[in-house]
Amino acid sequence: MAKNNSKEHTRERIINSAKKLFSEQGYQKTTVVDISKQAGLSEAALYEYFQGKEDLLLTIPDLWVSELLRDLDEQLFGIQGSVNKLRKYLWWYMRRVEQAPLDAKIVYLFLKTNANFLSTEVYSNVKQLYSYLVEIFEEGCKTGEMKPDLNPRLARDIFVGTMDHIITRWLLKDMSYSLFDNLEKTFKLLVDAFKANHSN
Amino acid sequence: MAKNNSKEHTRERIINSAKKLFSEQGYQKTTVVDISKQAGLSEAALYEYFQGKEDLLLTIPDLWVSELLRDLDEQLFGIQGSVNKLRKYLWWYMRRVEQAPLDAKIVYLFLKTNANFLSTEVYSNVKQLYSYLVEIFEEGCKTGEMKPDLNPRLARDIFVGTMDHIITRWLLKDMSYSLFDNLEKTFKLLVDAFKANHSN
DNA sequence: AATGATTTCCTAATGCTATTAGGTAAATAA
DNA sequence: TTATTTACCTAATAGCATTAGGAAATCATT
Repeated sequence: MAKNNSKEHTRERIINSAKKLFSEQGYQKTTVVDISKQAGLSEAALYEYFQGKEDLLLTIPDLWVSELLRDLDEQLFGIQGSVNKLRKYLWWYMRRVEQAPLDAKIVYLFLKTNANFLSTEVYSNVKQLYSYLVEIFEEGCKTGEMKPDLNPRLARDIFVGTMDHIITRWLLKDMSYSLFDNLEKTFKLLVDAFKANHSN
Repeated sequence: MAKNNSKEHTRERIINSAKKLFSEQGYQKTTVVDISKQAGLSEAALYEYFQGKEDLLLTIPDLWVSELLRDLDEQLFGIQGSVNKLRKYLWWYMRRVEQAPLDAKIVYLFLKTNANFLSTEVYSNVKQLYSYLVEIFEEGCKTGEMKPDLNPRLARDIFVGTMDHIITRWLLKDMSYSLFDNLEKTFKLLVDAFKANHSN
């Protein structure tokens, strides 16, 4: 058996097993035995690493979302103009979802139903992820690229709602097509809702 | 004990108990004993009326959504113009959610996580509910009220996504404010995405 | 290298919960 | 009255999350 990183390694093995099983069979139908078998452990050993099944469910997206949050700054760095930032945000987020569909499935399908969701670290990170959008819209108002009276929070609701809807359907349909189908067209429609109307 | 309607009455009592408990405590944390106690029955008796806990979960929104579908025709009857229809659709739906928050909570928070959701009656009814929107957008294109090249399905995604997002947040926040706050403003933004641009 | 402490893991309970078996007593039908 | 069905009950059964208690490996210190 490995020495130093053994503990970290086992923890990761458990997380990956749980991620796989949760997203394949759902949270309820996955048993702790399933997870520990998949990870090559006994059930009891798993409890050395996690408080229980629910803790495991909450830990998985926590890692993913906080990684997203760290990355976002980098991605938007140096992009000029609020519409360009908005486009980059959308494409970046969709790409990340496409790259980590198991994490996304857990966040989108299983987490919201959890009674403790609102008091989760994940929730506050997701909120932060979305608050970037509010900033982008505020900037757009100021620079005149977007409607001067645009309410940034309502704009965010529309943007996030549309993204979430597209992603949720994709996940429910077992990721059987590309998330990027029609994305450009949808983005253009959305921008029409936000952009300054130069005709009036 | 009552005679004729006794069976129907008991069934309703079970449904109402389950609805209340599911939406208060969540699906997982509600036990069959809880439900049957609340309904004034033994656990075993409940199984005379429903195949089990999951069947109960699926039955509740089935009733609600099929009622919605029946009502929708009536509500849109006689309304002139696609934007007016769209407005009526939004206000009608929000009102129905406000009036039946327990049903809405089950549909929005607990149903999607269920592995069988896609093969449910509810799912096909929800799809029908949304397909009305596609028709409205198609009409809008034809009459020139909306962009002639508007893709009705993408427009629907934006519209439904925004509605769902607003509703989901409202449910998660325990319905502590009005669903109609800022609804008019949001609607106006959305319409800007769909409407024909008379300046170009 | 030996001893003691700690880590990592195991087998075997425990207790909760969904579901079923099997039966009773009232209601209904003949 | 007697047979049948209905509506319900108590008491299993079985599956699963979690815990108890302990063994073996690893590490720290002398």
